[in-house]
Amino acid sequence: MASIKDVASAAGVSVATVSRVLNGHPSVSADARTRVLAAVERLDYRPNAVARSLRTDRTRTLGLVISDVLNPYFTELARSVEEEARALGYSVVIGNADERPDLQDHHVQTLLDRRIDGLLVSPTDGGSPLMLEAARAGTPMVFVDRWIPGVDVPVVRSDGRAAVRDLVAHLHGLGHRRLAIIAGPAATTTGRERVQAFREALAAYGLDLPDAYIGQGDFQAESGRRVTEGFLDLPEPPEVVFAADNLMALGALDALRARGLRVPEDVGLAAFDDIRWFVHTDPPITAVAQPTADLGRAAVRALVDRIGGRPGESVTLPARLVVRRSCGEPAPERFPHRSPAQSPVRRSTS
Amino acid sequence: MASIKDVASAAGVSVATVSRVLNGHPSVSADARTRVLAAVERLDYRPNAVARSLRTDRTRTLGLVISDVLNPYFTELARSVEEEARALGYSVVIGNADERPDLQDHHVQTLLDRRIDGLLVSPTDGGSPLMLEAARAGTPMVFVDRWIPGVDVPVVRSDGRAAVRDLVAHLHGLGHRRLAIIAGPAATTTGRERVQAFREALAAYGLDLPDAYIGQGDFQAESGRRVTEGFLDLPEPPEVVFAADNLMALGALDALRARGLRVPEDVGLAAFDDIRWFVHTDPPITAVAQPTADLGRAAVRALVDRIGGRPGESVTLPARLVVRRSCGEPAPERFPHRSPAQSPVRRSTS
DNA sequence: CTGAAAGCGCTTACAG
DNA sequence: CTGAAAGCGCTTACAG
Repeated sequence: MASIKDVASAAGVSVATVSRVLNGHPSVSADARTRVLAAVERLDYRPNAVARSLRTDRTRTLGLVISDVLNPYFTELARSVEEEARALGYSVVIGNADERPDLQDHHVQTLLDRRIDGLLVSPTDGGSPLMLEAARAGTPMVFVDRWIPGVDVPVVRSDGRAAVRDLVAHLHGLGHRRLAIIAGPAATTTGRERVQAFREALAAYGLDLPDAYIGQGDFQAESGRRVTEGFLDLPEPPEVVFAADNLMALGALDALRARGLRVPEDVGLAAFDDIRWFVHTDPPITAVAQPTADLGRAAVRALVDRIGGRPGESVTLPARLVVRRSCGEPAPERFPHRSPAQSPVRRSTS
Repeated sequence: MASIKDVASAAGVSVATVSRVLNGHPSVSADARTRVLAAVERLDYRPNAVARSLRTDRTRTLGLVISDVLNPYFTELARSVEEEARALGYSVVIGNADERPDLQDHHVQTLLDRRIDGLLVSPTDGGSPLMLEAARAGTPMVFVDRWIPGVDVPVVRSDGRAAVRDLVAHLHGLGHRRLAIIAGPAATTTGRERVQAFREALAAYGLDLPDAYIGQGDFQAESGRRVTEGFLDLPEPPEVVFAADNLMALGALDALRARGLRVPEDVGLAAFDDIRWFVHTDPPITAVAQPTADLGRAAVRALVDRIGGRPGESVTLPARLVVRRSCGEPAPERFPHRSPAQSPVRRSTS
């Protein structure tokens, strides 16, 4: 692979001049510039980013450590992060913690070793010594979605309290009184906050959230299944189960289906985090939707600000309730625009 | 941040000795080793991976360029790739091409500039000059899922022909004769192969695949919606639509729902690629499942072989048909294990 | 077993 | 405008 030396000798200039034209430095003669560019072209030269990073102490790379790539919420977050970062001239390397603090630390360490310019993290836990130390040492950092209290780092997240209040109002209006929640890990802010928002909303209706109606999940599907089974085994099972993320809702659905129960006739279900498939599940699932892509973009902007020495703005965006059919909502008219007779396709008997 | 020099002076040895203990080089005295390790500990020293890479010409990083992170199939692939790579001592950095050749090239270029040790790619197209040149230049490379014919690179993929044959047999057995496909881009191998497999399977039953029943999609949801609408507008719409990936199946579902049609009563639907939500859609979707995680692992092993100068094995794993309810399959008994009277939860009227 | 030195491929003051 | 030189933080023959 051609190096800057090869280009220099091919163009008959010094490596300094090559470097200057490559970096758009103004003081280069037009003649030198053309010769260098021609040599670059001819040799198919590409600057070695590793060498450049060593010299400039900047990698133009952002690290993103998320709790679980398989969670569509985080996938979408990652996508918007990469998009915004690219627009600002950065690459992003993703570390998937799989909700495991040890894996999270592994990725943070690897990223730090590779000298990424800044770190975006959605912590799986309350903060390992490594992460705390990185923040203290001044690594440009911002938390997305989840955060660690007491650490002086901008936080970009969504506030689901109003949406959860709307959800509870909605459920109450439907006549439901026994409402349970599948919680996320207490070590995460979102794990705690969603329970608390739920509890406060219930209180506003004079409803209690007994311990038996708080199932401890870990944001993964299997825990949703397990917790739901526990609820169903209760002498007085809940009328509606609220899963604190979409994967636990999936697990809940698995459990319900395994027992041959119907949603919402036997048990209602709602989820935090909305995903495209919720429109087509049986039944369509009522959910709290976060402005995921906006969060990703805002997080990158905050991080790039920090990298540039600016303060970096914390952002909180509201989530909103999306009402569908999984909580016993009245059925919509099936054919709002045309009568069945006009149905465009008839099934032929072939 | 402490450098190797700091450690050396703190330990009273040369940087060479520090480097040796850090790299497990045998000829270091026990005494020097302990002093170095103590200094490393005390200074919280971590070797700069950028400098190390420049010197050793290895980054211990693999690039993975996938066509679409939002596609759960690729998300799962990416996860298994990262897992296997980590087990072998590599990091992976993911580039999401979003099914766009230009973005794909952007990522390949960035990855190459960063001197990744090897490249895993699922090409969005027939091969850009950049990718072809990289392969020719000897960059360790392997194709996963999709590949570029005529390029001498190992291919790790799954063969869906038998499963598609099973699918067609299944549909035929159910009495369906007018079968249509939402195809992927003709520039991709999977885009072409799935159509061809479908056509061959139909031929085995004396069935034709007319052009009107081949809709050109791009593996993204929106195209599935558009193509499905086209099918429905046909004088003789198909009885079953087979979507060549799960996102186009999602789009098809959107289109069907928007017209108020029922699946499978009005139109049947099947998909290539199985995802967890298909169990819970309305109706559960009959799909062709790939051994996704196995593919990811095999691809990493092949790539690491290439990096190590070994040949790197091409692998083809069979896909399999998962029959559910979206094609007019007879309904299963609802409560196979218990009678409705024993149903564990009754809905209280509160 | 150990250290001085070269060198990986760049960028950037410095001098001219 | 241009080049020689230093230096980023490592690793690794080479000599002892």
